[in-house]
Amino acid sequence: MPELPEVETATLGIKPYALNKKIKDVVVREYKLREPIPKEILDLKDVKIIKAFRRAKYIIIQLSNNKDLIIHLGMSGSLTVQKKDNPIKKHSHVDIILEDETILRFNDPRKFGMVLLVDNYLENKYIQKCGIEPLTDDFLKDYLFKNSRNRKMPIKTFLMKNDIVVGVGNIYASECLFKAGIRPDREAKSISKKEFLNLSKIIQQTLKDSIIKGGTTLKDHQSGLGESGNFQNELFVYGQDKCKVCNTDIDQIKQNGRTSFYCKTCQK
DNA sequence: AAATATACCTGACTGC
DNA sequence: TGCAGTCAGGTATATT
Repeated sequence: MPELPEVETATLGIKPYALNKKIKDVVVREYKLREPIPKEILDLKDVKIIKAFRRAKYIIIQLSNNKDLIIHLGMSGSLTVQKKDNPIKKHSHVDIILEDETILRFNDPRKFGMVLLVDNYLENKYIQKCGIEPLTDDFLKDYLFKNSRNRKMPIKTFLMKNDIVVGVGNIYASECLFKAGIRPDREAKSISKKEFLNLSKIIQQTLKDSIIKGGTTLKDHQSGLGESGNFQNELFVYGQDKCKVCNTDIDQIKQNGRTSFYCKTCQK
């Protein structure tokens, strides 16, 4: 479930197990992901993990040899902490085995994810085209408003453009537009400054809330009990039949190849 | 330049 | 039980 909050919790989840540990071995079972895994990843023996953080939906792991691992979970990927003898499931493509035998395991059935090893993540082409982080103070200003003038694109498509703002996926785009009372098919340029300021606040708050709920996922990951978070219980429109506020039937439309959910009563 | 279609890949689910 | 079709939390690239 790699939404921004899941990527964030996955990152926070591996940190206590990974930081300041040396890599003992790396096992790659499948190289063919969105981009091939570079074979240099096999040469990380005795390299120490210095830092781990999130940028957009990318997990950045900085290493003592001055290289950075860039991991993207795609649609179906996960990065979890595993104990030494935990059985290898299908699609566990990469194991990073640490000095104490803890394993950072990358699993991705659909293979839309990525594991890259680069000199500097900031110079990576994917990172460079990333827009603003929605959890920053700057995002709460008039950023969306400014960048949406003259845009005829539907607001929901606009919110999902990673070169504008990162981390807002298909679920959060629908959910936040519902909370903001804005229909997903409105032209971006039709949204007022006031509406955008409110929408930005809602996006930030919703992502933060979900990260907190993802904390439960974190614990589950560590204890091996499961992988799903709690945020699905908080969804207002995504995958819903009836509006939780007014009980109107939820409408579904396709935008840019993705399903959008909205309530025609609550959203204008 | 902006909007849309397509491609990547596997698995779960639906309806016949 | 099986088969075909559809859909899925992402995003780069090609096409209009």
